[in-house]
Amino acid sequence: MPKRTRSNLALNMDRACWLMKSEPDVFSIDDLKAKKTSPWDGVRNYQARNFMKQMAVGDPVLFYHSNAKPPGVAGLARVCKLAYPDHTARDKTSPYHDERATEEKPIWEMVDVEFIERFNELLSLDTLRQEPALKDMVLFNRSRLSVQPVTPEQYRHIVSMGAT
DNA sequence: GCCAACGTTGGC
DNA sequence: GCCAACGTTGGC
Repeated sequence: MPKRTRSNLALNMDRACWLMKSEPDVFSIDDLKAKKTSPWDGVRNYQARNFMKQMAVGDPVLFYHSNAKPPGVAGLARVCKLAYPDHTARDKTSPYHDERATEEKPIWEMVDVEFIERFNELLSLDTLRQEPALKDMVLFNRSRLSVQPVTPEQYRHIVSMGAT
């Protein structure tokens, strides 16, 4: 186990990194900036949920705008609360309602994320595709997965591309 | 708005 | 447990 020093924390040397998708019409990086932190509710896919359950507080997150023109990474966030039950599953008025969810078995979980920064320019999917260093990103191979792991190398590469 | 990819459901 | 039908995601 590598030690978590101040310097390697800053570089995310030993942290799991993630990419999380949101439709900007529903919840954008600007919405997160305004709220500072937000629950990441509405994930209704088991694999995506399982990745959220693996997240630690402080893990870096690429905030991705899906179903956008163009789609791409819009900025950075970090996990600020461990996975806990997504109460919207039990809310009959919510678009994310799931009648199978109970208090004992909530089925769906979410983490909270905290705003870090908004890129001046969105890094479009097309731009990311042109980067040889990013060719193995899950984003390109498992295009429907809304919460996915990113390697620290991929994360740092994207941060450097988005640096202002 | 279309549709490919792919995850989920349910009959058998 | 298979797999056809169906629903959803998300790029285009």
